[in-house]
Amino acid sequence: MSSSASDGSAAATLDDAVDTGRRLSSDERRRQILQAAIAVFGARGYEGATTDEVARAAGVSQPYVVRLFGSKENLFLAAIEDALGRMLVAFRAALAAHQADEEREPGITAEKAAAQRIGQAYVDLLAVRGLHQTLAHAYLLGSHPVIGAAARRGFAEVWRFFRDEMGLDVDEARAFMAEGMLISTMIGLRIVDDYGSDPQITELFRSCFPTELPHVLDALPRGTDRW
Amino acid sequence: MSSSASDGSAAATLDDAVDTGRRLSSDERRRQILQAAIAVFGARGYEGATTDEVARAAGVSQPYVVRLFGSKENLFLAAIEDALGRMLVAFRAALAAHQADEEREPGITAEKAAAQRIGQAYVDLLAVRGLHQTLAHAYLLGSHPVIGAAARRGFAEVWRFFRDEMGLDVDEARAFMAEGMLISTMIGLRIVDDYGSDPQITELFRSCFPTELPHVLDALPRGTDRW
DNA sequence: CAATGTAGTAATCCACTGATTACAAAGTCA
DNA sequence: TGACTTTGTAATCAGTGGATTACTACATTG
Repeated sequence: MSSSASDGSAAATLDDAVDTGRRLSSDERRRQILQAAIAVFGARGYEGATTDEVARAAGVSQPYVVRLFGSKENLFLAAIEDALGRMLVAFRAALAAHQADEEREPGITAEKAAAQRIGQAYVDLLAVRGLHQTLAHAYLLGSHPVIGAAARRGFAEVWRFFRDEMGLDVDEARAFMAEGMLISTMIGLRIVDDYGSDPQITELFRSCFPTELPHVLDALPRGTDRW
Repeated sequence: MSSSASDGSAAATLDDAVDTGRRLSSDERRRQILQAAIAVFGARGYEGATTDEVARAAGVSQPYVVRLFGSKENLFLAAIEDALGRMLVAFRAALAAHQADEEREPGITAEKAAAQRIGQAYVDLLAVRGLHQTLAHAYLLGSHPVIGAAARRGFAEVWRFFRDEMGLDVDEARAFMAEGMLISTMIGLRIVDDYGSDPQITELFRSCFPTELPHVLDALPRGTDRW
């Protein structure tokens, strides 16, 4: 019933505030708008999205969105920063959980197990609607003087995580990111819409999400849903 | 010196016509506009690109672009159709060349050799400016009622090529497409701009283009170039 | 309670962009 | 050569969207 899905921490009070019509602090509002922005930018892209759509999704007026972030460009920069931050936090948590797990099988499989945990975390991020697509859009704006530079920095940061923190070698890291890009693409394509109807698509989809399939099908809105 | 790179066949006469100011048939003009559209859509995305930019890149007036394609949406659909068609043509040619090559090493390496040829063809397509990025943009528009459906069809067609025509099994095909998506992403990010300056980026870049590196660096415009 | 700061909106502006219309010039062919 | 077709443009329109301005209402603090 609530207008927006909570995501832990102080979100409950935030939702309360939204529901009761209480005014929020600008920081609370900013966070709320960022969540809406990630959903809208993810579905429509940077140029395709309008600040008015974001405002409506966040339940505020369009001028307020612009005032809180200065400009649409700044809003997008904040959105990709937020999305990337969430992703790295999730990755680091998955990695830490793996390392803390002592009863894991030793040796060769340890690396596989870590990879599986991170992969799971990546798929779990589908709960943040539009996150993967927003990042994918950002990655396509390399020609943009401001956004392009930010996107490159973010992408390099992910690479650094796999290489330095996770300890993958170059080929492993590349294969890992490649799988991630494919998954992002299939999310952006909304291939899930054709799941079950086209056998080829079904096969491709199953191949990408071997274990998480039910979870993915559940997390992704399907059918005529606008997003 | 010529305003546009020729791509075989009747392109020479096309360039002549453009240079001498001769009027073109509507079909010639359409092909020329499509090439410009792929470059512009690739750099700016569907919403970010304007029909006026496409027109200027093609050397015609904006209304004429709209008239020849009916609408911007139709132009984009034609552009991704064209891009995908070129890609599949290149892939089939590479596959045929591989199959015709009788003095290839038999057995296990045959499949690797085919994969390498197709990969090379994929990288060679960088010569068609904006092709990879235009397709990548299309793949992110899954929510769009018309473009989304077309993009899904195109994506499924590529999958079908790998599975049926090239004969890859599911895991191989997935890994292949994943690498392709990663390459597209790095092209769209213009990561090449940071090549050499950031060691992390250089490493990532080298990993993606192990053999074709000089070729790639040559094919991609760098620095402050608008595209 | 007065005063000041903060959250938030309505109205509006202006630049941009896709599309349309009306027209001109070049080519084609009987 | 003259009618007709096709290529192509200039001018302009109407809708849209980001930003600005001016304003209101709520909250906080001395």
